[in-house]
Amino acid sequence: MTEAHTSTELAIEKLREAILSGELLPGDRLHQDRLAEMLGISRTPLRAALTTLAQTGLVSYESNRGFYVREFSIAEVSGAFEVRAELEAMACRLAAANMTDAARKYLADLVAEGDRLLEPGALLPENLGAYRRMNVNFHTAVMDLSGNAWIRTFVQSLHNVPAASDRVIMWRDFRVIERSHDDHHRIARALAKGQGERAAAIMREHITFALEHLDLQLKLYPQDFLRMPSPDKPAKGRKASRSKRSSE
Amino acid sequence: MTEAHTSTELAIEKLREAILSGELLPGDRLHQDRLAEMLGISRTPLRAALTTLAQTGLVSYESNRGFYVREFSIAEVSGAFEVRAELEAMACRLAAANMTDAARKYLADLVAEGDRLLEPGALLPENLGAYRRMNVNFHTAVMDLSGNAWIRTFVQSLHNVPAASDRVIMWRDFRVIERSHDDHHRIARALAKGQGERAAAIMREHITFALEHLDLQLKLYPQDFLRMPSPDKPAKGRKASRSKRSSE
DNA sequence: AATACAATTTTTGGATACATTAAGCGAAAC
DNA sequence: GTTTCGCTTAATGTATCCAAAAATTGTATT
Repeated sequence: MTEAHTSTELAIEKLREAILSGELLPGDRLHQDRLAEMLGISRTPLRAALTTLAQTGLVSYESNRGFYVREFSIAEVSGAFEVRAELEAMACRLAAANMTDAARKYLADLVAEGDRLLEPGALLPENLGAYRRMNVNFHTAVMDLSGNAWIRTFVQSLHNVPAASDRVIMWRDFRVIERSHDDHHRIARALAKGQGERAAAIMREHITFALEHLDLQLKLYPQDFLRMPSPDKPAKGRKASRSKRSSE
Repeated sequence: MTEAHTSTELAIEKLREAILSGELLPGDRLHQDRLAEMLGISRTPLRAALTTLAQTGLVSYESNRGFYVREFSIAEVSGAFEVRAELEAMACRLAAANMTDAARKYLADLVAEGDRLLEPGALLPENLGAYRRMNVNFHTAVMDLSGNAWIRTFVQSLHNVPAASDRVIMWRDFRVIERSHDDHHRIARALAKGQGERAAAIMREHITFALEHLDLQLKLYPQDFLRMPSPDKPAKGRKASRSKRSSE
């Protein structure tokens, strides 16, 4: 699938991973010469990658001044959830009118997969990746079923907001996970029966609560969010991030 | 205002204009050497511009195959309106809670400006630009008042869908314009009074109707809108791309 | 001492030259 | 006659070099 083997695409992947995993911190200056050397490529593909990421929203750019890892305010993070809630609720409303037997089965299978992963009475570490994938697939499926490709496009780009990313499922409370998965059950059933508004309402709350919960977690365990652990690649030793200008 | 000093930004502007104005047709191959020469720049900034536009959604790209002017299906165009309706309705709901006296005055001024432009009993050609700007400013203002920056970001990118662009106000029927502007009146008043849901409902219909009307216009005067992709549609496979026009 | 200004250094933006990839074409094999 | 392989060619991807802009430093003037 991912036969992305142009230097530019490689750089995009590497940089995205570095940013979402917290290896590069918000506000960090992205020095072209140094970054290019680090990645072992020249500045041309690097600049192409940065340009792409800038449009994606992961990095910011000012002409003649360079690229920075984008910083997101609390308002932007919660705004991302707000919009996600609205768009995915919309997806539910539309999807309800497009349900086929195949669609019903696909959603049911995903939900059943979730049941299986939660059966132990806890979300075991070795199941976390699978659960996360299931979750992503479920939400993606609903959006695809909506028949409106823009929804998925925009929600996708909201996932580039670090704390709003799909990869963040740091639910410590199993009851929260159970409830969340129960939402999936209900959404799938509502859609199967063509109850679009009902599915939309559940979905909206499903995502709105995720923000509320993130907010709580942020207050309880702030340190966990400064650097997100990457599932496959642990963050490498970061070079000294020298002090930002604190004056002014 | 648009002091586009860097070549890349200039190229972005030029290309965007060329695409949205229909000078470049959907499906057209964007040949780097030729385009660079046409624009009087080298391939480096051109590629940067194309990369940006590709992320923006105006052009499509396949590695090692090049850039094309993106083609939008009817479904994507109407999907764009659907999402716009939802997002701008959402903006109304949020904005209603953020109204200040300054905001009320700003919206009122825009509406009054519209009144002035429509007073002649017709939208005179020399007023079309001003009316379009007023319209853009009104919608933008509501989105900004929502306090959620993502809304504006996404709606902005929906305006890159050629037929869904702000620039398309080809309303031939003055009554349609009057009604549309009356919607603006009501939205402004509703927001001023904090009636978020009401404003949202009007806004949703305001945009939904725009799609319906576009649809109608499309059937009546198809040639005015999309100078649709030429007879030979290069779907994947390389075809004789003899679509080059006049100047050589 | 502080500020304004000029020269130097650093960094980004752009042009050109080179490498790589893939589409187009033709000859040879079956 | 058809297919397959390899060569040709044209276009894309990358590296390097040069120019322009910004940041920085140092100096001189008030």
